[in-house]
Amino acid sequence: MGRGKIEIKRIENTTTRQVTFSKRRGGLIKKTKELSVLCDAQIGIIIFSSTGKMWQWCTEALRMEQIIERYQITTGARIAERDHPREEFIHDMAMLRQETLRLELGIQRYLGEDMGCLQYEDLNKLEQELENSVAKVRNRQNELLQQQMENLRRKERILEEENNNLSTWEQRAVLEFEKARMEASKGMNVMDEFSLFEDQPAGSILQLASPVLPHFHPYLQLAQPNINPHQDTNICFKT
Amino acid sequence: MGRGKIEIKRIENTTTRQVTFSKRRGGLIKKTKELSVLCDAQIGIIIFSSTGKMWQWCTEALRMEQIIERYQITTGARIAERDHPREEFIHDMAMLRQETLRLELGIQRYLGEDMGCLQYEDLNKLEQELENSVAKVRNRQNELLQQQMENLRRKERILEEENNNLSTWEQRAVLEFEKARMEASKGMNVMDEFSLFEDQPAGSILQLASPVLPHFHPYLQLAQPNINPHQDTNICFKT
DNA sequence: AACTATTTATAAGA
DNA sequence: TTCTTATAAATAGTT
Repeated sequence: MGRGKIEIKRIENTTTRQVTFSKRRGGLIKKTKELSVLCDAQIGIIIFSSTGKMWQWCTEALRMEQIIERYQITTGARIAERDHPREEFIHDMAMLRQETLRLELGIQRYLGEDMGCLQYEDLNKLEQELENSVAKVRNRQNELLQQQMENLRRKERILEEENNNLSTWEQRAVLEFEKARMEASKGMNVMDEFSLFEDQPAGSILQLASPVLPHFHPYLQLAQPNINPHQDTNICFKT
Repeated sequence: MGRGKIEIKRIENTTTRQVTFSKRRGGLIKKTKELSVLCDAQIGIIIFSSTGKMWQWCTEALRMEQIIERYQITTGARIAERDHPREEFIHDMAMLRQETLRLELGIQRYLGEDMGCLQYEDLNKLEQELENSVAKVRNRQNELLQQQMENLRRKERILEEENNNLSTWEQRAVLEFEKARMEASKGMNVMDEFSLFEDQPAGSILQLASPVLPHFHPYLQLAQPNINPHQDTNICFKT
């Protein structure tokens, strides 16, 4: 249809081919629309030019995906999945299920269930394995107990040291206090006692001198910053 | 294009609509082919009639699936999967993997491995479980042993019975033999001895009279067809 | 892109 | 459905 009849074969002239593509593509899509409207048909058309550009059209109110889906349902065809083919999925799934079953049976065995199919020799082997495990668990229990004892000993030693330090300081404080009292008894003002503990606040001194000093006294934190030097290691006390 | 111009809107007359659908469908596919050939384009077209019938055409040497695949790649669209959506697959997979991991850890536990993260109480519980399992396994072992002993006792009893029967027969045979000898000593021909054991072959009689008769004698099979009456029950001897 | 001579598609009728 | 045919529509080649 045109100035001359043309043979239906690839147009060799690139320009002519491109022009014809443009014209006929428009005509084709127009005719597609017309058929869809006139006859109430659902149509999808996808066109790739030789340069890879895509055009598409499909019946209004429908997405191309729906047309394709319907096509799949009708033909039973399956569109290849790009990133992870369905078959691979199914295979992996089956393997995993098998593995899960195997593991479940293994656990059953270690729980002493479902032994009906085991021979006497199998039972002996299983018993051996279980005894082995029990031994390992007991070893670990011992390890833990030893560790705890070690920790307790450490703690004890630290507390002892703290006590010693504290005693020294206490003795020193008492000595200073006695000395101050002696000075005071020589006729000095009572308020001058405090000058002996230069940068310490008054209340602290009174507490320090009190007869019922607890071991974890606030001052300890000044004298011994690290109460528990192991708190950042992998040895930990059970809580 | 035709005898008269028509408006592009749904044709209400059913017959006319069907005829038009048939004609234009042919024309559309013809034009699709032409465009594909003339301009070296890849085209796929899918047509569903209002009655649900499907027609399709796509560029030679290509399957519709390839066109659709290319469409998906170009648009990034994903065609809904009918029977088992991809997301569900991925979810199931993750669940299975988790389960597998859980089971593997469980087995490790029962093998006394990787106990680093267990508390002392956990270890006690684990020990208890393992002891339990060992007990069950030992129970089963005992069961098997008892069954075996039971089987052996049964066998023994059967053999005893067989022996008794055999002895009775043996005694009878010996008696007959003595009787025959007595008759013979009264002056009868030696060959006539055999007439006493009417249908028995000669060799057998000599064997029967021999002093080192084995327990499993061929005659047993005649007298006692069932050596082991339990061979078809579910109690079986270990092999 | 527009023009237009021609081919092609097809509406209506058979 | 298919054939026919008058006519609408599409388009090849030209400008």
